[in-house]
Amino acid sequence: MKTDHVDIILAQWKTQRPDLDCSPMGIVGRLGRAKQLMTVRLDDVFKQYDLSNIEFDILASLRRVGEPVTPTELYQTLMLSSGAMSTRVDGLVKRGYVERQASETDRRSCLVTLTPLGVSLIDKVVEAHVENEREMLSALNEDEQGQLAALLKKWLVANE
Amino acid sequence: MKTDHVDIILAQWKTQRPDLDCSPMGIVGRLGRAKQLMTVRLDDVFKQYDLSNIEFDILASLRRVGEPVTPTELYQTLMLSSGAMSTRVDGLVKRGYVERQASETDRRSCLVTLTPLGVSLIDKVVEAHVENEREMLSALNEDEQGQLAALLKKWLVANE
DNA sequence: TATTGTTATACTCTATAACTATA
DNA sequence: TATAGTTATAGAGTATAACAATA
Repeated sequence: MKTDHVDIILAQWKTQRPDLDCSPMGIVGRLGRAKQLMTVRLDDVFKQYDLSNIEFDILASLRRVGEPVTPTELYQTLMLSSGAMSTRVDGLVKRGYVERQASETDRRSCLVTLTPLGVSLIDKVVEAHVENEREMLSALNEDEQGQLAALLKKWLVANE
Repeated sequence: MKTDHVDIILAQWKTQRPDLDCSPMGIVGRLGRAKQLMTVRLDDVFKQYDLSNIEFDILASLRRVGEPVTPTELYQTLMLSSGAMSTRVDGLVKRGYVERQASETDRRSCLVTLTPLGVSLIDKVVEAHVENEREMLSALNEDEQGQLAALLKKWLVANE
């Protein structure tokens, strides 16, 4: 079996700290490195549509939920501060992808809604995004992809 | 089997875009989410020693390589700009963890070396770090951890 | 009094490029 | 001319907290 970058790191630790069992790095390190490499390639698609990762997440959240969402719900779901979310939404409003609708029941609140332009954009981007992910995973066959998803899910169920 | 957050996202897409096969999200999404949650917990340990993630990476690189390293090697390995690396090294020098030694063969260059204080710090931090990772993974048994490492490695060998 | 969302402020981190010294 | 490393600048992104309006 070929070696990857984490193999080298583990071997280096073995020479300098043979007393230390670094096997957890074999998982956490690889997970971090895989994520890092995937992020670069995911960003390629987002950039083609002039979106940041977070802007994509906001538009995708609105699209898949299928109905308007309050800023509070958005920033809690996406683990961002309220101030940061305001700024992000501003940018999307400026480009015509979302609008703020006044809430009818709570006059402090508003609902962020996708415009028709926003819907058509995110529909295109999501398709390109999923296709990008599919190609990205092609080094693993269907069985392996299923195993990987199952293992990650088991960890998430216990930790999220 | 219980559901995780990504299950919900996949179900939402199914209702809004039933034409779209989002199964790649089941892997890429979970990988990103697992990494995000792990990062938070890894940072807990780094913060206890007043280190950022990158500062830890610099000190750990120096320690496991076992010999001084040039700034150029460091910023290329850690995928940072040269300017950013200078700033980071400055911070570590200021705290007495590393020193810059003039190169004997190339007077433009220098070698970043761990001080005794730096060695004793990173030795402590790495131990806490690995232990942290070990606890973090305890939801998976030994077999499952091995499978996960092998799947990620297979992907990395093909993609890094 | 508490909450919703925005705004203003300041901070961290970064890349870029200009720059010095040396190869 | 090219390279190693530092420094200065500017930009992106963020959290925090003050704020106004409403519950």
